[in-house]
Amino acid sequence: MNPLVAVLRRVPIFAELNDIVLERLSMRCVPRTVGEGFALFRAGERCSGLYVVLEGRVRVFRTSLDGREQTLTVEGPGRPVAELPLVDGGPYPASAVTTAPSRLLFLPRAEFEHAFRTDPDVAAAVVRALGARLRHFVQLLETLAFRDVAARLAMLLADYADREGHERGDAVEVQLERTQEELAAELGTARESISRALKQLTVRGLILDRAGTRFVLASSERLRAWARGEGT
Amino acid sequence: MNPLVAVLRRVPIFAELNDIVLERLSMRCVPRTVGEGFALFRAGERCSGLYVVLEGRVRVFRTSLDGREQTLTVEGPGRPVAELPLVDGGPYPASAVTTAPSRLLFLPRAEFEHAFRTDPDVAAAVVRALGARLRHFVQLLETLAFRDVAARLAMLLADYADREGHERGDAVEVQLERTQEELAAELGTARESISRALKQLTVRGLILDRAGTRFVLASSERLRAWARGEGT
DNA sequence: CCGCCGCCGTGACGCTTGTCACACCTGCCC
DNA sequence: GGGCAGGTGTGACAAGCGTCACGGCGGCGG
Repeated sequence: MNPLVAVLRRVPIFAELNDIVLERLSMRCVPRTVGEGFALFRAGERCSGLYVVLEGRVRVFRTSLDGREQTLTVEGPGRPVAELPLVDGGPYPASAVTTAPSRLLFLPRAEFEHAFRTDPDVAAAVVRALGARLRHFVQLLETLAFRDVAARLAMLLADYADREGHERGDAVEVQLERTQEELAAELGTARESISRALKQLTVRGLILDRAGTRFVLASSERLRAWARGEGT
Repeated sequence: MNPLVAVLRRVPIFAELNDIVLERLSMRCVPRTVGEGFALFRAGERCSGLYVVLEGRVRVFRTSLDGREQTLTVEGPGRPVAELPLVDGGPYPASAVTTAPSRLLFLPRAEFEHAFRTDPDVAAAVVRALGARLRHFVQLLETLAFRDVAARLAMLLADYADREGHERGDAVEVQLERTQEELAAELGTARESISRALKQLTVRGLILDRAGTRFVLASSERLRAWARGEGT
């Protein structure tokens, strides 16, 4: 059996497919290892297939004319990237760049469409993925519209703590391997604002300690509660 | 034949269904006539079915704790409202209120799911609708992140001109039946900012004339170009 | 005719944030 | 040791915008 089958099965969007379909898909997949800063695609390009992140990290973002960026989502292992243009045939609505050395799987468009049309499980999985993305965007919209930079940063840290943090009593330790510059890009703000927001969170007791890229955070619940309450 | 069948057929999401399915759906639909300001649902509630706007207007929005609002979308005749919670079973991510006297169709959830599972055309239509909504949200995110109020207003007016405007030479006349207060809610800003932005657009020659709720606008292309260029 | 009310215009003010400028620190390479 | 670069802290400033306050205007009911 193709070793990629086992890999594919751990990708949520393909998890429930049967072996025959998976075997066929895996034979058409193109694995790809790329460094940091590799551009998968740019907004406006025609979409040629689906990417799945096996390892590493991909940032999906929009760019304004004057060069500012707004991150839409950051995808990690097991997550598909840009399934939207696949289902509606339009161009990529955003750009995607790796922010860490990554292993990717590329599934050509025709192959994806075949699976989508013939297997109702694939269709259902795609609908679920689109639904999850929509909810994420609603969340993001609310955040952009209502919260200041410090609150947005708190939410980002909370997410990070949940995904990659290690418990330390009632605190959480995280290796946040990003510069303030990258955090700023992720929140659609400026590097200096991140620096000030970090100080604010430290004063508020939500960041307990910080040394280089290692953070000791209050619990993600406290971070999120503060971000929602916006000021206590 | 149920007269609702003809109505349903003009709704994009149901357009391609065959008569038998439509007939069945139409028998389960509950038509509903409501006034302005009627709340279809609130964010967080469990979803009991799909609304389709036949006539009037529905505003879908998020509310922050301190009472500010951010509109996600405004739906008019033929458009479904909140298909997202139907497909993933979660609660409504936002609230919806009519902003004009409206006729609605309500399709109970069980009925929708039956159609979704049995008819691949319905599934495809739902995927298309979700995809369109995602693109709309990406657009909205970019607008919120990058553009100031005047530019956002110009885009809103451009949309409006395209949908309901009447050509007047190379200008467009629109009956914009909304108060500045409503425009502000729609853009997630304050009433006063709308007033100032309208003046700015008038000075810039993008609003040629304005009397009460009647607007004479430059072409929607010019409006959009200015909004993108952000300043010329 | 008068007062009320909903809507609009506008000035003043403060807060948040992007931008610029600059100092500091650390690791690294010559 | 002495630059040098990349990452970081911080002050000053201006722009955008939310908020408050107030005045004007038009319709409508007494």
